[in-house]
Amino acid sequence: MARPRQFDEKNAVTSATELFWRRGYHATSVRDLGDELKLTPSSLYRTFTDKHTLFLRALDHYRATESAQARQRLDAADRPVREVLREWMLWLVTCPADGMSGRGCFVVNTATELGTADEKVRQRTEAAFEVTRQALRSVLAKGRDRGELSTDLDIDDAVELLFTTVLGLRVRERVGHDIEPLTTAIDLAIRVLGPAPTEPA
Amino acid sequence: MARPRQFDEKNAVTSATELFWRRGYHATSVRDLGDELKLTPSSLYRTFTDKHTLFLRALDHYRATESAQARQRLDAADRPVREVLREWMLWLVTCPADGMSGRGCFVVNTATELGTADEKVRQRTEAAFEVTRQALRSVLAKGRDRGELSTDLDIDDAVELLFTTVLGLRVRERVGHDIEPLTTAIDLAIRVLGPAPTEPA
DNA sequence: CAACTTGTGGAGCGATCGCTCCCATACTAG
DNA sequence: CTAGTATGGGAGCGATCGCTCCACAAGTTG
Repeated sequence: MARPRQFDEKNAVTSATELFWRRGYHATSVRDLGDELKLTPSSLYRTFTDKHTLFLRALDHYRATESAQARQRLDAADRPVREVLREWMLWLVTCPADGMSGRGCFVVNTATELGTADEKVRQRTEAAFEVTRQALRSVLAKGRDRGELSTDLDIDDAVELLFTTVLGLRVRERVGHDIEPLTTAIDLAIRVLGPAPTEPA
Repeated sequence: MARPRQFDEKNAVTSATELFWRRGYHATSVRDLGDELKLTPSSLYRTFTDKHTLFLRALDHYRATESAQARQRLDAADRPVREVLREWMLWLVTCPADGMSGRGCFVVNTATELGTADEKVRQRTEAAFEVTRQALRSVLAKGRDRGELSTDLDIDDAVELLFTTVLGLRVRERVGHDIEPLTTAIDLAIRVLGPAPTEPA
């Protein structure tokens, strides 16, 4: 009923996500958003309530697209754990750079900018982090079940290091560090998984 | 000559640093700074030129105090490398929490908030990062010279992982992660240094 | 002391902030 | 068609932004 929208809400959220991602929450003004999304203030506020709510929508959108894609890439691969992990981590610090380098991870940027002050934001960033840890956990478990990892390896411990490394990598991508040293860090991080057990068959 | 200042410039910079550290650049207003430093706008601008210049002063102050202290703690210790590294990394995610947890690292927060957009800021954050890498390098070199590390270990490679891990740890401290998982990550990161070479004497 | 120099306090500048309101517009329902 | 409803466009709200200006205060110098 009544007049239909002249804009696509999903496209708008996508644009908002890119803007917040690049500039952060405080440095992005409602007018910037209006220009980018091609929305007048009235439409923007009618649709998204306010800036903060739109930001939460952007965070959710990021998790549903970028984060979900990352999770998929990690889960789906049916190849040796070490290779999967290596390529996944390389992708994390490369793919965001489809001509779009230096953006880092929206979740990490948000988490450091807003800290723990904003509870709704905190819940979302923490949930995103937990998803990543869980994905790492299941990949390592798969590797162990396949006999690629020593049973001596404590998976939860390894997850903590890999996860922490990923956060560091995201920061380094954000500040424009070259891929080579990042690759070095990745290769070394994977080495903590220890050598592949020799087949006892 | 003429009327002397009623405030201490160093104290003012210290207060400004704490404010910028907690809230970030964009979320800290000049009025916030004025209230905290007990400076009227006129004194603030006469002394520090403008907000951006004061922010650079704050960054420099942080590097000269917090960062320098971190570097010292790493260099000074005359004990086994692994112990030194472990305690240093633990201190990094604990000490900032003298009742002041969740602040993370001012340099990391700044680097992710402002990215590479602000050249003067970028130079400073990058220089701070390089200092940390260099400190790690010299500690590892010392350990190798003492025979605590295998000569097979590529020190530059290890520096990349440890440095990346430190960035990740700083992010996790900022978002309020518990000390236990961080300790786990630290212990595992140190394990990439490999076992101590058995004395060939 | 007077003359000069520098710091302090505060009013207030223009610009921008997040946001609201109103009205013409453009659609659906009857 | 008319009546009803939600949108698009945009002026503009009060608040705050970074910052400036100026009269006055508090010192030093001769």
